[in-house]
Amino acid sequence: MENVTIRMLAEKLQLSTATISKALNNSHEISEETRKRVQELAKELNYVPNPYASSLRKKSSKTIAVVIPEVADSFFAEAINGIEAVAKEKGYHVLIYLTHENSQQEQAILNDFQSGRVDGILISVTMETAASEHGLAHLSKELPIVFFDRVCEELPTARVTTNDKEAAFIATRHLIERGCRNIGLLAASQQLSIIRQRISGYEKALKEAGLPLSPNAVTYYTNDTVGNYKKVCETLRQHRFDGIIATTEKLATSVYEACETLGIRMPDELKVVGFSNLSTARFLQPSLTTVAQPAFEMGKTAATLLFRSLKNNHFPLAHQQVEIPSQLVIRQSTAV
Amino acid sequence: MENVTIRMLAEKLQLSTATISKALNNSHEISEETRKRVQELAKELNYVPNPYASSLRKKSSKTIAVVIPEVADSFFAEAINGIEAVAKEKGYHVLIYLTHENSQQEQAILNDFQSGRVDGILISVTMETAASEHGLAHLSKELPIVFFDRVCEELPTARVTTNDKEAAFIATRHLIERGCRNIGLLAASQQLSIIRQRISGYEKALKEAGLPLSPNAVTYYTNDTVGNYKKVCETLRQHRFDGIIATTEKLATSVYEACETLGIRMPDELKVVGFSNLSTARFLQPSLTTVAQPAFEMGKTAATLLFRSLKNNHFPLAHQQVEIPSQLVIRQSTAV
DNA sequence: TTGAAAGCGCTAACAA
DNA sequence: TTGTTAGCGCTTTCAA
Repeated sequence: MENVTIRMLAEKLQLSTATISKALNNSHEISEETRKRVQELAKELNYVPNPYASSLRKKSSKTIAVVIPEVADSFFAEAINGIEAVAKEKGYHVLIYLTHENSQQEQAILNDFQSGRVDGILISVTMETAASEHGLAHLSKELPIVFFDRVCEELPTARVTTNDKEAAFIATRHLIERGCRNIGLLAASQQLSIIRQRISGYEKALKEAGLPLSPNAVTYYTNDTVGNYKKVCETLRQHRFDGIIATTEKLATSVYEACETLGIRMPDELKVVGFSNLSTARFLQPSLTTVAQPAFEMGKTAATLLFRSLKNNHFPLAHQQVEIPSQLVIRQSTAV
Repeated sequence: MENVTIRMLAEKLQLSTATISKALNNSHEISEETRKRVQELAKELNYVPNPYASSLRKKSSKTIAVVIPEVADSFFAEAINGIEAVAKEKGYHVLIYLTHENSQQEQAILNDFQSGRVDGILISVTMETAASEHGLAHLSKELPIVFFDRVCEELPTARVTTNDKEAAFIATRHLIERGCRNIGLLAASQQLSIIRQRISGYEKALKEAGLPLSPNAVTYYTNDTVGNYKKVCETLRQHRFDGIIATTEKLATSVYEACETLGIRMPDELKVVGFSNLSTARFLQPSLTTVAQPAFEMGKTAATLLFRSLKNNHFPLAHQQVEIPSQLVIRQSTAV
C-alpha cells in the first residue's frame, strides 16, 4: 500500500488539496459536512500526515531539543521526565543530545540547530562551557532557549535553577550544627555558575559561624570518574575534613568509595551531605543526607517556559528566572 | 540575515542548485574545483542545510526513535548512552519517547511513526504490551525495528537481550548455595517474555536443587510504585522467604524499603539478589548482590543492528537474536 | 465555503 | 561536468 497523501484524499473526494488540508486542520473556513467527510476518509485510509512536508512549509517542526551532559544521573533523568510530560501534552517531539561534559561536542550539537531542526532548546551546559565564546549567544537570537540547572548567567534568556546558594548554605550550616569544624567542598567545576553559587553559600555559612575559610577546602573535579575518585581520596587523606559537601551525585558516590578505601568511618569521622536525587540515598550505608533538587519540577518548568515562548513570540523569556527550592533531607551520614 | 539556501549559493556562484547540492554532498560528478568553491562559500555564509527539505525529498530523516518505559532507571539510562554513542557516530538524531509502562501511550507513539518521522525504531516494550494485537507487527513491515531487553518474541525482528534465563538460574543457584530454601521471585509482569525467561531460570534452579516450587512464590507487580511496595511488604510478611530474586531495579529498592518497615534483617533473615545496574549497589546497606545487565552494550548493539539494516535493506534483521550475558556480582545481601 | 497556484529547500532523473 | 526540470507533501494566499 502506497503512503496515503492529502492528494489521494482530494481525488477520492473530488475536492482540492487545499480543502483537505484545511479540513484536517479543523479550519473554520470549512463546512461541517466536508470536514466530517474528509476526516472520516482520512481515518478509514489511515492517513498520517508527513511531518516533514509540514515542517518545511510552516518552518516549524513541533520538535524541541534537550541538550544535557549525561543521562545516567538521577537529576537529569528526572528532569527529562518533567520535560517529556509537558512535551507530550503539547504534542511536541523531543530530540535528545548528550554532550558528555564536552563543550566541543556541545558546540557541534548546537550548530546543527541553525538548520531549523528544532523550534526551541532546553539545555543544561557542560562543566567546560564558557558562554561568551559560545555559539549559544548567537543561537539565542534565532531560537528560544531555556536553561535549566546549569545555566549561563551571561545570556539574557530564561533560566530555571534551584536555590543553589541557599541550599548550600543550609547544608553547610547543618554540618556545622552537627559539630563539623573543618568542612570541605567538592566542586564539579569552576566554570559553572551554579557551582559558584553553591560555593558562595558554603562560604557564607562558614563565615556566619566564625569558621576559617581554609584555602584548599574547595577542590575541583572534571568528567573523569576514575581521576575524580583518586582526587577525592587524596583530598580526604590530606585535609582530614570532618565534613564534606559533595556538589554532585557522582562526587557523593566517590566519597563513599574513598571512605571505604581509606577506612574513614561515616558519620563518626566524616559527615557528608550530597547534592543528589538518588532514589537509593536512604538505603546507603550510611544513608545519605541529601540536598534533593526538584528535578522533575525544574524540567517541567523549563519546558513550560519554552512552550509559552513558542506560543507567543513576545513572551519575555529573558525575564524568566525561576528558582525552585531544594530540600535538605537529613539522614545518617550527618548523624552525631 | 535571511536563512542561507542552496539557491542563494547557486546565484552567488552562477551555478545551478543541482550543482550546489551535488558539490555539498561530495558527489564525484563534480569537479574538484567547483566543489571547493561551493564548500568555501557555504562555510563563509554559514550555510546550514534544511533537514526537513532533505527528508521530504529523500524520504529519510536521519532520525531514529527510542521508545522506552522510563528513563529514571539505570538500565535504560545506560542503554540510551549506548544508543546515543552509535547514533552520534552515524550522524543520526535520536527522538526519545517514554511510555510510562502504558501500552496505550506506546500505541499512540508508534502510530505516529507511520508518518515517516523516523527511519527506524529501538524499543523496549511496556509491561502491558501484548505483541499480537499490537500495531508493532504492522509497523515492522514499514520500518526496521530492533527490540532490546523487553522484546516481543512473537515478532520476527531483531532482538537484543541478556541471558535472562541463565542469569536467573545462576542467581537462584547462588541463593541456594548460600543456604536459602524458600526463595521468592518478584516479577515485573506476566506479559514480558524476559520475565518469563527469568522465572523459568529460577524454576530450573529450584528443580535441580530438589526444592519445591511453591505456588505463590512468584508474585507479580505493576507500574504503581506505592502499590508495589505494599505488595512486597505483604508478600514478605506472608511467605517468610529466606531468599528473594527481584527482577527489576525498582523492585529491589522496594525490598530494602519493605525490610526496613518490617524489621527484616538482610542478609541474616533474608538474602536478596536484584536485577539492577545501580551504581550505588555496592554502597547500599547491605550492599546488593546484583545481576548486572550489560545495559550500555545492549543499547549499542541494538543501535548497531538498526543502522546495519538502515544501510542495507537486505540485512536480515529477523535473524538477529543477540544475547549478551549478565554478570552476577556477589555482595553482602547474600552473605552467609 | 471551496479551489488554483505557488512555493517551502532540497534531490535526482535526464539532458546537454 | 553542469544544468533543466520536476516534485517530495504540505500550507497559504488569493481568487472564485
